[in-house]
Amino acid sequence: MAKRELAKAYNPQEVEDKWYGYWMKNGYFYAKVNPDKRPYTIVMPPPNITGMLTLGHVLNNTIQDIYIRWKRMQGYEACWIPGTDHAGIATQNVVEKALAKEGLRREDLGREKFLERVWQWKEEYGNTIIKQLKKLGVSCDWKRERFTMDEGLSNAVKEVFIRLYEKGLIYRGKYIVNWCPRCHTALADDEVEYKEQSGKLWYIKYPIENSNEFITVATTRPETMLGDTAVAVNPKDERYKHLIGKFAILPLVGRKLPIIADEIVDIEFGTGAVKVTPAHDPNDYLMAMKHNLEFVVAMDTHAKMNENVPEKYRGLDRFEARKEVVKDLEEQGYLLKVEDYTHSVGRCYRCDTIIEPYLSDQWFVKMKPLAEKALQVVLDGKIKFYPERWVKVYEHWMRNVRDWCISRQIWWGHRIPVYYCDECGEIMVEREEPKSCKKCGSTKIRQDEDVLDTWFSSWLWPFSTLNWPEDNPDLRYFYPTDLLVTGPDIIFFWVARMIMAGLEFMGEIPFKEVYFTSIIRDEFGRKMSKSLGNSPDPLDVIKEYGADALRFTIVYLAPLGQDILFSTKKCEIGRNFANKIWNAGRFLIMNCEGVELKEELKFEHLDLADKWILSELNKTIVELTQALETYRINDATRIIYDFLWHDFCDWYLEIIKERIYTPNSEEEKVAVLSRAIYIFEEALKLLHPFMPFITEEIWQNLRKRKDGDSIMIQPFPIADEKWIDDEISKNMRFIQDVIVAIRAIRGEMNVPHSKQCDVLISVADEKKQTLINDYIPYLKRLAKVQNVEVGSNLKRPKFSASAVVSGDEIFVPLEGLIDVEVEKKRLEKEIKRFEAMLAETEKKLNDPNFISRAPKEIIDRERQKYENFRLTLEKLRQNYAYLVE
RNA sequence: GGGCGGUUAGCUCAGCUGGUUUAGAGCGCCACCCUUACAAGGUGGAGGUCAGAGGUUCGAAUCCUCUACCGCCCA
Repeated sequence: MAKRELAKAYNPQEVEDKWYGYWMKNGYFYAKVNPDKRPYTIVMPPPNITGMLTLGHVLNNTIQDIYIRWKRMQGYEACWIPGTDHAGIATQNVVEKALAKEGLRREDLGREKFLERVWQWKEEYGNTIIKQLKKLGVSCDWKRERFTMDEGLSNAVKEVFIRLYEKGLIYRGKYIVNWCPRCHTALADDEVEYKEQSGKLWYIKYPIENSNEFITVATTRPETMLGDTAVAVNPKDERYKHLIGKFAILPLVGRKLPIIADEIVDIEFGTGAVKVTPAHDPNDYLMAMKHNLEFVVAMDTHAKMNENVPEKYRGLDRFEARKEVVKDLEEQGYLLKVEDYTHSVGRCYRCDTIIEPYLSDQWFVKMKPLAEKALQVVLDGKIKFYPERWVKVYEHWMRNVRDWCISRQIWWGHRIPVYYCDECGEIMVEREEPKSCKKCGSTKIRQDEDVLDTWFSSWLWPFSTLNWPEDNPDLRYFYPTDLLVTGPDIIFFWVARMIMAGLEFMGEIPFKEVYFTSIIRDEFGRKMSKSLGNSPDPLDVIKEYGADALRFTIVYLAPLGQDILFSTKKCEIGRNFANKIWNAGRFLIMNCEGVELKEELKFEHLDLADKWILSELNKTIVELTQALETYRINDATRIIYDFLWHDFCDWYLEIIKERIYTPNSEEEKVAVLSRAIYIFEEALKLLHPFMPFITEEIWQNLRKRKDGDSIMIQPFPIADEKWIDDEISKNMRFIQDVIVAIRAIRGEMNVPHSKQCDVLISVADEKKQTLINDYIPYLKRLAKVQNVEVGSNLKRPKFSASAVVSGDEIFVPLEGLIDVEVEKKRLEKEIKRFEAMLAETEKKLNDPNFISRAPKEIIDRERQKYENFRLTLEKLRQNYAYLVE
């Protein structure tokens, strides 16, 4: 057998691509309809084709991969459907920017040519993020990869539009929408981000018709006055009661404005009188509808003042117009005062431009009928949210849901399947483009220019990816999906709407559980952002630390529902852990050189450590599985981390070194190694969903594997509870405590590691004596002890340090090495500690309320504690007395 | 203004349904150690009145109320 050389430190670069290729080649990621297995499905939240991999994606996709790999190992038909989103506005922006470099605007190309350019761009760059994701090790079924603009998905979108239209749930109307003057399109309510901003509050005097009186209004947007069509006051406001029904004259314009009364007006705000601009403010719009006011659209689609305002302002941008208007008002004596004012301003979530509420023709989906059912399934627990508190947020939104504006005035997206007849004005909503008007037969037909909101395709994702609307076996088998992992920021954009769509079109929920991921911030708690330059590139992190290290670290840092404070340096947690298990593997492999490992393990002749590690392993399996089932993923990482590092490496491997280096027989050595490797393999399987690459690499090296075999298709360990044994744990604990006590003495007395020492252990209980006697080799190896004497009432040798472990005494003779002052201090500290604890328990036991009301076991436990502390203290004091002599 | 989180060691966080926890871990810090898996490591140590105040309880980091500060969402 050739000697296997293993690097001293784990080198992820060398192994990651190799195993990813191997898994792909063997088709382990693919899922198919399999009646013998239960399906487990996840649809990936499709990243934008313009996107680059961020830490948010890393977290999100790592979690999905953990669940998919775990379920796959548990024997489910695990199907993870990946894909990308065409991201209408974002993508169009990117391509327009590229065009601008050539000095072109999209209008120069025309719609068709422009779309060609977008597709070209998509072919070239659209898959960047998918390639990047593969570096993470995600086990998606790549044969099922979808794109929201694919033919199939486009058909789904069209079908849904038509069905909703026919059901009367889609309508067209002139409404105030959020308009982005830069993207030149309407946005949905939730695509607007509100940010606090310091601004001004201008107080403007409007003269009352046929009077010397003025009514003063306060506004944050003086330029919109050019579109005012009324002044409103609260009917209860005594100051203005006499003016209701009269008219004000709009300064600079001269328009007559009715003074109306409406409860919506806040008496406290400004002067209590407000200007009403129905075409440029959503509240004013509502008021205008109620009071039958005139609408004056004062701006064009670029937010420049239009022909409906006095000539001198026409063509000015809204902010330039503001300056001019304010200047003119001041000059003409209409400006009463200006105050500083902080208010929240809506901005485009794509380009951060300030939104202009704008009156225009748009398509809407009626949400109420869809929302009711979608709320119910969450309230009933048919869909579970983790963390649960998002249910409330969801409920609040669903109860106050407003109609969804789905039309966008851009080119890249699903074109609205609506056709207009120019002759007779007939509106046709059709699956195929009609050749002639259904009503009058005219061929003068044109399709609606607008495209649909990108979310109008994403909300179908859980079934459109399974080739809905075609009824097919995949859809029947894999739908509904099991888990959705996403950020809480798109709970309304996406999660809520998917639930509506699932119920509406499939008649069934789209997923059973939703995991809302943490938000990743930098180490100072700031959001990751491009402008701050504080978001590390995950690919750089992978290069530096390895994909496994990044995956492990990020979920280790991600408690359910808490933000993550991330910094690249924290990946040392994962890297060091990877290196640790790498070396554990290396240790076992090196010692297996020339050893024929046993395939069949006989669990016989087990010593304490063997039984203990089996007990811990099985506890770990139980706890890890529970943690994953309840989505406590960071708990899961801690559980496997602690088992591997502390139980397995720190204790178990150290203990079995004795039997490996100086075995009583070759047979013993083989048995010990076989067992250790078995346990290690089980632990690797538990770890595999979190760290797929390194676990595969080690697993493949631990013993000879069949061609094409892989850890990722091994059955996930199932706990065998018969191994979980409290008695064993207790005994092992005692041995560990003794070892730690000896080490502590050595440490504090600065006994070098190379120097052996002797130990006397004075134990009253005979069983415990036997226990120690049986495991003296543990002490020798782990505490660097030469001779051990065990007995009852052993005399304390001169010049020795001492410790008390659960009432039993340990003496370490240190002639010439002991520093009496140090030892005194050490014991003093111990004495103080135990005095405090003794006092605490004593107080409890002397409390008649405690004795009469606390459960019996608790009282017994307290009594035991008291005895233990008392005994320990007595011995500590004795030993201290020796030192003082 | 309404709703929801958070506050535990210098830093980042565990601590699930009150009593086996004598409040833990990792990083950082101090000391010793290149002990034939691992210095990306080992061993030991220092460091906390669990944000503050009240309450429930025999017993509170844990449950309730209020306050302060930090953060998120909605209006």
